[in-house]
Amino acid sequence: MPKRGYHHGNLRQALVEAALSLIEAKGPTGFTLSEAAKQAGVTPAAVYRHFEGREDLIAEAARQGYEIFADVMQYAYDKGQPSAMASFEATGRAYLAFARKYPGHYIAMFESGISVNRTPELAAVSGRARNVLERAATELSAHIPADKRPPASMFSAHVWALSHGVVELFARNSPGTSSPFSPEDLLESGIGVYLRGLGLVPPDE
Amino acid sequence: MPKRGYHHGNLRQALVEAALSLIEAKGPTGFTLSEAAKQAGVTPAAVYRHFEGREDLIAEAARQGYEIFADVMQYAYDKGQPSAMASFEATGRAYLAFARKYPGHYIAMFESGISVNRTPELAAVSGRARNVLERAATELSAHIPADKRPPASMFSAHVWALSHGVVELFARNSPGTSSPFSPEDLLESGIGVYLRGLGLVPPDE
DNA sequence: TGTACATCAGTGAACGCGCGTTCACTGATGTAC
DNA sequence: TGTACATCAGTGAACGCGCGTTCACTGATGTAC
Repeated sequence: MPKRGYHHGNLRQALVEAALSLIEAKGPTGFTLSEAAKQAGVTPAAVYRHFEGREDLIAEAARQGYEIFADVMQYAYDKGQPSAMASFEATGRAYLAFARKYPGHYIAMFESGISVNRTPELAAVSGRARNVLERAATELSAHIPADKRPPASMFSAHVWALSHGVVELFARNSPGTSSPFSPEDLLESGIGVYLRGLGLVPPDE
Repeated sequence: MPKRGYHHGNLRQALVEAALSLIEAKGPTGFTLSEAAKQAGVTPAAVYRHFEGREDLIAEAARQGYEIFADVMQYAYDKGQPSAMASFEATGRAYLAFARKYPGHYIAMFESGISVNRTPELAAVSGRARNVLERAATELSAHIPADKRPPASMFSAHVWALSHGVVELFARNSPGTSSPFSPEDLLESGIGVYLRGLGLVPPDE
């Protein structure tokens, strides 16, 4: 998409994409408004036609990330239905798949320091993503005898934490943290053991 | 400890501590050499008597963190002995306790972007910490029938990922990520379910 | 105990840099007639 | 189809700022005799 003439045509989105690739390459710290503008073939001042400033641009990148994230989670959930277990496992896998496929978005969402409560819109879409996982956990918890059932929000938190930890420690070219296992295997096996611990998978499968 | 006269007395360590408190307060991004110097009551230039530069100062903060971390993990491990299970659980708890007690160190170690391979010394001490967890996992794995035993390095990775995820998502004043459960409860219960899944805890305990 | 001197740990001024942001402007586009 | 004009999306120069880093310096400390 060559920039033609004075007007860019789709600068707003081009800036978001430049921001994403910079964030992916250099971390949220390394991202600068000026560089994003440059990468989009435009003067830094032009950014202010479309965003309030640096933070606002990052927030928009994060928002788009949450949007994709929620869709991906929802899709995984639907695909697993009507099995609660299949839906649950699929959403876990989807979490990692998202982090790997959209690293720039992931960083903007979880590591850039922008708050999800920055705008109502951002809060809404992040809530939508979280709800998918919680719904899957709730349905799954119905299969556990009520007396030994942990709250659904608790094991949704467990899976979320495990997924996030795997992403941060093993799916990023982390500082010296290598492992003989792929992040996918780690998460898959980790969730497997966990579900067995909940009594949802026969112990000798 | 009032600064007296021209000479500071213990500037090197004072700078490390200033760096830690700044990193804790503002994230690794927010940390600046100049501010650390100011907080230690000294000119920015004075820093260069003790460190090669900004990065070097952060690295030293991280190094001290790893040192404490390794000690804490080792202590927890020892306290759990001779029970492999007790040692394993204790190291998991120690991980979270460390993250909460030394947030500045934790951030310098895991979120500042400095590589553990920056210096041999840093690599060594981080390896020491990791080894404690792996040893605990290895011993524990001896209690699992060999045919259904996952590699020890795998479940040490699981616990590490879970711990890290809990810290990042729930133990920090994270962006909108609140939970009705304390990080301690989340980690404790998560590890509990996990160990049950490994067949190391009776299913109806 | 007193003096001379080397060493050390700080100062403070200066640097070049890239940043985010502002401003008055101008070139391109689209619409009315 | 052609012209006038409003609107819009960009430019480019400028700003103030704080940063990390360097340098020649100086005040304090410690040691030798």
